[in-house]
Amino acid sequence: MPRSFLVKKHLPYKKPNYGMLDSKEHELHVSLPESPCSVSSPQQSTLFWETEPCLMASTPNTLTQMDFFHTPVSKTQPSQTPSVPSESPEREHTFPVQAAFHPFRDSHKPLDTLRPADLQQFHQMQELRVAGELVPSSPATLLGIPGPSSQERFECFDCHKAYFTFSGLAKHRQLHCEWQCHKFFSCKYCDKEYVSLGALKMHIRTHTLPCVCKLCGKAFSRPWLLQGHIRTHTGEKPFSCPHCSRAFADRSNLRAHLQTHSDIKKYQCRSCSKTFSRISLLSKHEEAGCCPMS
DNA sequence: CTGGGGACGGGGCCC
DNA sequence: AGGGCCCCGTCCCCA
Repeated sequence: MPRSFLVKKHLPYKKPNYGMLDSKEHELHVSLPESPCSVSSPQQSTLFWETEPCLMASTPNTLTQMDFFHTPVSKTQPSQTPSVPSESPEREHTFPVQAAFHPFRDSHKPLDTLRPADLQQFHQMQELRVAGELVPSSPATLLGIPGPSSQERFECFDCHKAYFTFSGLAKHRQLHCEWQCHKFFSCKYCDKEYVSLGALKMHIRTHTLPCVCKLCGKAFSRPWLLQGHIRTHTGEKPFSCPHCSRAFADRSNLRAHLQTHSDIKKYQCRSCSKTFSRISLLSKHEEAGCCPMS
């Protein structure tokens, strides 16, 4: 399926894992100290309860959806087990994930020793940040530089709540704000949700299929899809290849065909460097086993 | 297994 | 707001 920009994605890293809230086992493996974190900014004096899930080297199998790649680190005692943040302004500073694109810097667990699932979550978090879901509130914070005061904070771009740590913000995004700050339009025929009514209406057409072919009765969601389908009956091929005499009924298919004339193939296997004209061919190639590590 | 064509889906953009 | 079109993409099939 094509990537849908307006569909609210139910990605695992954005989905609250409510079961974890009640899990005592989780508490055994993951440090979840709870302490009131006072945001000392003049503009933001709200008191937030903040939790800091930590990845513990001694519990390699405990990373869950609730755990972010974030480890409270004492700069003077980097090898020490992460400790409960104090309530004082001199509490341990933490390094946001994006600081050096190496979430386990200064932690006990080298990146290359991670399980694939853990590594995947790291990349997901990176994607989240690149997508603008997580917004550090200042350049200093972006660089991971602990500020001179506790005013350095991470701010939710939706509700502007500020958190002292990256993980605090990330949890806020996971558990609360995602569903409170947006109004989603839900499809009554399926469980898809859209960020705009127009997008939802467009999607509903894929259920109602109002455009019906008079020749074969096949139904389509939009008129131009029907037009393209009718060409399969008429044989009309309005899209011609400038390099050869071949013509196509569909512009996308012409575009794919043009790749066959290109000496440069866009998609390259990371393992064997073989190139492919389509990403689907590369995917097939990788799934066939050329890139066991990918 | 690979390469390519056919058919089609869905969001964005423009009018 | 809605239609038309574009772009990007997937799935299936076949040589």
